[in-house]
This record gives sequence, structure tokens and C-alpha cells, in this order.
Amino acid sequence: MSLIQIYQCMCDETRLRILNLLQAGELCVCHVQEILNEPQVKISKHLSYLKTRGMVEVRREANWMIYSLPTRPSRELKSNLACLQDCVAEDPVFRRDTAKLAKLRGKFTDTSPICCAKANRATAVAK
Amino acid sequence: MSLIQIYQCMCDETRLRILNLLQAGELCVCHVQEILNEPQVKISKHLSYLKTRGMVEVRREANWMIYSLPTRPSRELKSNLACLQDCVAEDPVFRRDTAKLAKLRGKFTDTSPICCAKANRATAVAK
DNA sequence: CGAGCATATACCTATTAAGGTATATGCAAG
DNA sequence: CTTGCATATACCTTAATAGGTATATGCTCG
Repeated sequence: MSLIQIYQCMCDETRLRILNLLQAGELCVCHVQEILNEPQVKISKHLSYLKTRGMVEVRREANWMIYSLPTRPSRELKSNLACLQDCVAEDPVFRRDTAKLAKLRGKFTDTSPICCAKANRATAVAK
Repeated sequence: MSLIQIYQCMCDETRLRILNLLQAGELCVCHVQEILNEPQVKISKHLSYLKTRGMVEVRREANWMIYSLPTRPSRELKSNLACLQDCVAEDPVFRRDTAKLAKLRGKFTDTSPICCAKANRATAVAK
């Protein structure tokens, strides 16, 4: 993953919002979708874009695809993610996303991973 | 200039190389052209791209257009330029550009601004 | 094995980007 | 006022992006 590719990934608002969310931990597609309030196909395609460029990793958990930032990020990626974090700290859209995520997280007893799989299991247990 | 625009400006190698050079000070088009070894039209168009997005400023000095980074960069821009600097510090292409610029600078007695205007005046004086 | 859920992909359209060639602009020097 | 230099712009072509609609895939559960 080259520096150029990092910037290519970061030059779209939807992708920036996704990356911002993933900094707080892994997420399944449906939760990203819910937080950003965008159509499934849009989210899916942006995640795919990020994945082909090595900006995110995926694993499957039953029906759900769980996306996360690379476990071993390059120095460039680390720098840029930190920079992003710094830049959006006071941006209303990003703050709102982060707040929404925290709220979603609040629905679960433990902290990670957050995904529909867990949501489902949680509600299953609740029943 | 939004954060997205900053990343849009940074997602092309030519533009990254230009921004890297400009971090060392203002430059005229012909010197950028010489250092990057790319056609005039290519450089000019990328500079224009950067300018319309507020990433660079321009002033005319006789025949020459002298480009520089904004005198009052936003916090986001400052962060990202610093991050870029950090990321390319060991990249051979960027290092070579910087070295070439230093060599060019070496041709002049004083340090700034470096541009063809100055080169011309210098040779004129030499004559 | 059939239905349903979460996600991905095919396909289409419109927009933008990147590069090239040719030409125009603006200034300065004679 | 013409020439030359530095730079910008118009115009063209090709490729990449972004978004949408429709459909396919892969898994789970009954």
C-alpha cells in the first residue's frame, strides 16, 4: 500500500467517515451503514475500495463481514490515521458519527467487537 | 479548503512531489518542471489544480509565476503537510527531488526566493 | 433444502481526472 | 511593435470514480 493509495482512500468523505469509525475498533457493514445512514451498496463499495488498497482488513463471522484497520499498519498509514483523527476531532459530522457509534456500543455489555453478529446474539440472549 | 480537498490534492504523485518541494520555499514553474523532469503543461495543470483548491498561492514576478504554500495554512493543512514531510523523508524519489532543489539553490548566493527570475538576474549580473 | 438475512457484484450513467497537442496570454527587451 | 520567454488554457482521449438499480452469493435457521 503506497502513500498515494492512502491518500486516494482518504479523498472521499464516505471513506473518511468509515476510517474514522474504524479507528474506534472493528465494525460490521450494517453498523457502518446505520451510523453513516447511507445505502448498503454505497458502503459496501467503499469498503471494497479500501480493502483492495490494503487500508482495511476483513473477516467473516457467520453472515457478517467485519472490517477493521490493518493489524500491522505501515508507518505511513499510522501517521495519516493519527493526522486524520486530529483533523476531524472538532468536525460536527465526524463527531456525530463517533457519538452514534458510542451509543451503539452502549447497547452491549462488553466493548469489542461490535457488529450485528453480536447484536443478534445479544437480542437472542435477551429473548 | 476542506479536508477532502486537501486529500484530493495529495492523491497524485506529481502533486505530492510539488508540495514536498514547496515545503522548502517558493518556486517558479520552470524550476518545478526542471526538478520533476516533466512537461511544462503537466506541471502547470497540477499547479492550477492545487491553486483552485487553495493549496498553493501564486504571485507574478515579471515573466515568472511563483508558487508557494499558503502563508496562513489551516490547521488541517499544516498537519497534513507535516505528515507528508514525515512520510516521504526516506522515499528515494522525494529525497532526490529535494536534493535537486538544494543543488539548484546552491547556484544562488542568497536563499529565497528561488526562481527563474532570480536565475536570470543572477546570470545578467554575471555578464 | 428453502427462506431470509448480510453483503457483494454486475451493469449502467454521469462526472472527474490525467495526460497529450496545439495555441493563447502576459511580460520584457530590443 | 515584434520577438522571445514563461506560463496558462482549449480541446481531445482515455481511464477512473461515484452513485444507482438489480441481482447474485454465502451463510444460518427452521
